[in-house]
Amino acid sequence: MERKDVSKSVLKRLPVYLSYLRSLPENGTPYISATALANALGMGEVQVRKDLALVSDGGRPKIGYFRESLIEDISQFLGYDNTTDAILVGAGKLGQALLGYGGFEAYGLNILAAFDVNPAPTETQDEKPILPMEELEAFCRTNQILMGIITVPAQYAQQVCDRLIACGIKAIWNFAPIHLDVPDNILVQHENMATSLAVLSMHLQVQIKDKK
Amino acid sequence: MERKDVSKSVLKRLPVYLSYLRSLPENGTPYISATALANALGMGEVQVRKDLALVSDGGRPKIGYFRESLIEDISQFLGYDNTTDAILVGAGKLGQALLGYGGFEAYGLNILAAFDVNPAPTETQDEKPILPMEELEAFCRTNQILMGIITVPAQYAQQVCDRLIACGIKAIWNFAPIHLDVPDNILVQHENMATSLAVLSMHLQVQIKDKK
DNA sequence: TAGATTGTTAATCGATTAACAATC
DNA sequence: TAGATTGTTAATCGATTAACAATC
Repeated sequence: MERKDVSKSVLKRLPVYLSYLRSLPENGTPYISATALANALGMGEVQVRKDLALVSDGGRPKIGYFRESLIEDISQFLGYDNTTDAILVGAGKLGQALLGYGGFEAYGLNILAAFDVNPAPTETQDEKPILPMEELEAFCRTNQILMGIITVPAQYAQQVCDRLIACGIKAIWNFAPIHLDVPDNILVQHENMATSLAVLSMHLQVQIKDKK
Repeated sequence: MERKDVSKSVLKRLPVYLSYLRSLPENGTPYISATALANALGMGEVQVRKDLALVSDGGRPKIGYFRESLIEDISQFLGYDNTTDAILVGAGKLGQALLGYGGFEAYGLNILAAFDVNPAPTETQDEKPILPMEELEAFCRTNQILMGIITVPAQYAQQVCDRLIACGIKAIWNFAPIHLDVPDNILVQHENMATSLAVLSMHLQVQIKDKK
């Protein structure tokens, strides 16, 4: 299938479809229609259909999409097929939570190691190592790391960010609650909890106001 | 200032302004213009100006906004002034990270306690308690909790969600990587890491392709 | 006064939705 | 064939950007 440019809005919906498709039972019906997908996720069916048409051409009238092919098409489109190696800086609770979470592999992300000013002695062999900050540069260069995850406190985030860029990293996943200044060719994806909180908080305000 | 309805896009940008404004040094200039804010955050200045105009009327030509008033106006608009009590279900690493993170108070969120099938014995008094699941209902009712945070594995998320709604919870912050079905009057804010990963992954794909 | 900045009104842009033809 | 579903083309909607008047 020919590769098309998609908008950010579409890009953000694709993983939602993907995770739902993956959650469907193996022994269920092998086909799924855009309509069924839309209903299950509470979305507009036209929107879903249009999104799917962008990444797959396996849709057949009256039948829908073959589930496995659709999963494969979306995965491939999102680049989840060739896994990305990443490193994480800041092995606090959040950092360790991300490091220990096994679910990222399904999304093509493989966190190789964490770095921290207080490295932990490697306990068992199958756990991912928490290395001292001094080894950051060498590790990134050796493993040609392109993605860095920042889970340090806000006040250290910018300097860690600068250091990652100096190591050749091109994409940064930022969990620190602070804006990072970066050159144009570097992408920062800010995991902005404050944003989510604002939406939730506003909903509750309206709820409470309505009650009065 | 009269309360206006704002779009979700605006709502998501407001906390970004707020956190930047808060990060400015106390002893710096007490005024800040929409232009300065836009430049610092790499955003369009017209957009910032329009957003600010929605939540504050303290802007003065040639001078800009008085920083402290602006912080107050945004905070008030977002409802951060009257703190929301929340509980968290699932005290794994991620759950504990959120529970232990002190930064949410600044956003009007106060996590009172966590619940887990394996509750921890309360160690020190100043730490937030991790209680057994059985106490969930009573706790929510007693404290009139309106917000719940879900950090359990995906396969338990829906049942936890249903239980929270039965407890009278109106807003759910979902960290489990799965879609939750809820009634219309309940808001689910899905902290979708997969979405962020998709954006990052796509950026890297383009980077790599450009190099070839 | 001149210049910087605000806030508003109009124009553009992009994304979503609706309508419909094509297909199995 | 009839009906369900796809995919495309056109219309609507909303958000962003541009232009400009108002103000200190």
